Amino acid sequence: MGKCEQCIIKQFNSLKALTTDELVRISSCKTSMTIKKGDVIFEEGETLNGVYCVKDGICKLSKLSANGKDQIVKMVVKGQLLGQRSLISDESSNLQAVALNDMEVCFIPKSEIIGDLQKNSKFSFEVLKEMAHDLKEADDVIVNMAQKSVRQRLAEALVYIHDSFGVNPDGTLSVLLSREDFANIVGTATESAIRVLSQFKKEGLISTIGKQIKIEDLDALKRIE
Amino acid sequence: MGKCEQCIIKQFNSLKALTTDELVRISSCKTSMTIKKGDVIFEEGETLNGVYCVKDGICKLSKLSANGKDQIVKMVVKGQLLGQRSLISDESSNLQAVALNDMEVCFIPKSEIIGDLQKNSKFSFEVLKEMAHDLKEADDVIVNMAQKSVRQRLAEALVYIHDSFGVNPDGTLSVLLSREDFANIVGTATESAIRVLSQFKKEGLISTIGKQIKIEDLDALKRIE
DNA sequence: TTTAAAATATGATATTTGTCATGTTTTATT
DNA sequence: AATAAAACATGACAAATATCATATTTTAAA
Repeated sequence: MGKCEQCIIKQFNSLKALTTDELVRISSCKTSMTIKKGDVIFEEGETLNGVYCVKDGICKLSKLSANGKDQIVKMVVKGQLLGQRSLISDESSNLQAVALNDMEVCFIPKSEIIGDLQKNSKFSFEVLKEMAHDLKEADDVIVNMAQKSVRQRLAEALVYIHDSFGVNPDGTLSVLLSREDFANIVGTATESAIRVLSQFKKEGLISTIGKQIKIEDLDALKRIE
Repeated sequence: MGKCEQCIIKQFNSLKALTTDELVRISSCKTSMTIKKGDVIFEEGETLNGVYCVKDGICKLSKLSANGKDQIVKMVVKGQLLGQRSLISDESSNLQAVALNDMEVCFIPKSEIIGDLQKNSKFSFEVLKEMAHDLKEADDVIVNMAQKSVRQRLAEALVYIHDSFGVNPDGTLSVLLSREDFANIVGTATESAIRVLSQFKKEGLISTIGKQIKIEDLDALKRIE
């Protein structure tokens, strides 16, 4: 099993603020695990007793709405921490986490890391920074949801996924999402998402290989207003 | 000028975690100020160099969208801190703050309080808790925006304002908002907000005295799905 | 108080988006 | 390879919401 103090992944999240001693201690009680595509990592309403450090793969965080749709609120990728909020509050999770592809994660028990949050102010400040960033991003999403059309939101989602998660060697988006996932990110009906994507294809903004999507004209997508 | 260490307001926000010594120091460098209804406290894009502790009144935090509408993302009332994020990140504010009625606030310079955030872990943990709460609330707003109708969202907004900010002696909502404000909270056209409010009135869910709104059937509003 | 401006209200209509139906393609399984 | 299941696609129509026009009422200012 890998050692946290030597793990490169931590450079990308707030764990980088921990001392070597703290990392050694955490390393000894963490659990490495593999999660298969489609598996539920935790459910809405579940009490988390720790955080997941994502070593590989990507997952979606979503919330079930009254009408039965699953709104995707955020995506967590390689390098990031999943379930950070559980460290701070004892409330249960308001979101469900599902793996979008096969994942490698390390689970760190809350009991083991909560003390560091109290003692190591550099660490808690890093966590604060990430929360502040998430909050800013959430504000932007709210405004987009409220004020932009499905077409605009979908264009932005494509640009976001492209810029944040990158592309495969053949140029297709490295995060493979179903049309339903796109609909759930954008907050629209699956059929509407499909329709808009078809439209983008007709206009030459994207091309598709099966369900893989390749962005052909990033600037035009960014310009959609 | 009042002294922070004796001020009751701090009990309602993370400043309560500061020691008496810290409060005395902050007290000596804070600026008390009055803000008139409609005044801009800070602009979108402005760099904040401190936090405001709201002693009285209420303000709205909004973000201008591309189509010229001002989406209200959050409201900050008496007891809460305004501009907490400026303590954590050096980025400029992504939101504009405008007073909804006359306000009493104390401005605490970032330079004075940032050290406490590093040293006093109890304080930083309190800030973390508030951020975590805000983030959870933001997630809920995203889902509502994406999945609920204007009618549902407006009903929820009324309930939220009622429950969170209370009512006047005559039973009207203590926070006085224009129809345009309601539209900007809910993310709809002003005319649509007006129409739905008129409908609520017809159905006996609310009554109005001028622009004052009184909730007549809270349970029915909560039941709107 | 009178007047002007802003906010509220409502109708008519256009646009956007959702829903239902149905067909096609892709993917997974035997 | 054959089959079933899931995902994708598209048309037709309905519902929700936005926009434009225009009153009416309320508020602010002269």
